[in-house]
Amino acid sequence: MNVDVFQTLADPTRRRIVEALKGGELAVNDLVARVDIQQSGVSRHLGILQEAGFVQVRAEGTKRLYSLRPEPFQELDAWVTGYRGLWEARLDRFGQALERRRKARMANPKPEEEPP
Amino acid sequence: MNVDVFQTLADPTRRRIVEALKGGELAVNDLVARVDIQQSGVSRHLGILQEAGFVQVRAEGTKRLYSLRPEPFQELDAWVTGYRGLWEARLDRFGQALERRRKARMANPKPEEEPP
DNA sequence: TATGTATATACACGTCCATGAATGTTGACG
DNA sequence: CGTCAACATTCATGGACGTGTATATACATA
Repeated sequence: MNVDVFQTLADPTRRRIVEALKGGELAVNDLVARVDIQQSGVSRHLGILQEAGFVQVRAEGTKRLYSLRPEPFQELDAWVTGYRGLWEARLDRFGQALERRRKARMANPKPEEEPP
Repeated sequence: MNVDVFQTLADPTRRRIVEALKGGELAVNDLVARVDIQQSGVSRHLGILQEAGFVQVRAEGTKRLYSLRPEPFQELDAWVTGYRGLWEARLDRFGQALERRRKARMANPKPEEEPP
C-alpha cells in the first residue's frame, strides 16, 4: 500500500485490468484474454495493483481469482472532493437543484437488497 | 487535452502545483517558491498541465497567472463514480442513512450566495 | 536603446518502467 | 510419480520522462 494511487493508475493497461474487474472477480487467464499483453505482464501488473491495495486474491485450485478493493477508490474520491468547488460553486440555483436530484438518484440507484 | 488525466497527475511535483493552485491563481515564480525544483521545470510542468486541460493562463505584464480549470477534475470524478458501488453497496441500513445525510450536507454546505 | 525581470524552450543526461522471452513454482489428475 | 495447466518471477532491453544547465523571448523601465 506504499505505492501512489495516481502512479498506479497512470498505466493504461492497469486501468484496463481494473475496468475488467469492475464486473467481478476474474482469473489471470481471463484478464490475459481481455488485455493484449503477455501473461507475465498481466501478473506483474496484478502484483503492482495488489501492492497499491486495488485488488485482492483468492486461490481456487491452481487459479487465482482477483477482485477489486474499495480503499484506493475512496482515497481518489476524497482527493477529487477537494476540487469539487471548482465547478459546483459555479452552478446557479437551477443547476444546483438538478445536481441535488442527480445525487439523490446516485445514492439510491435501485431498491437496495436485504443485507445477508 | 489529448494527454491522459491519470498520467498527468502521476507526477508528484505536478500534484503539488495543482494543490498550490487550489487557493487561486498564481504566477510561475510563486509556484517555484513552493515546489523545490528549477523554474524551467515548473514551466514545463505547467505546459503539460495546460495541454491536459488542468490549468489556464492569463498574462499580466511579464507575469503569467495560472489557475485551475474544472474539466479534468470532473472527468476524474466521473471515473471514480463508476466504482462507488464498491463501498456504498456494502453499507448496512444504518450506514446508508448516515451516508445520505453526509451527501445532503455536501450538496448544501452552506446557504449559497447570490449569483452576480 | 539598454538593462533587468519573468517565463519559455533546447539540449543532454540519468533513471524508472512496461514489455517480451525464458524459467521457476505450485496444484490437479492420470 | 509424471505430466499438464495456471500463474509468478527473473533478466535484458528499449523508450519515455523528469531534471538541471544554458539560452531565447517578451515585457517593463530608465
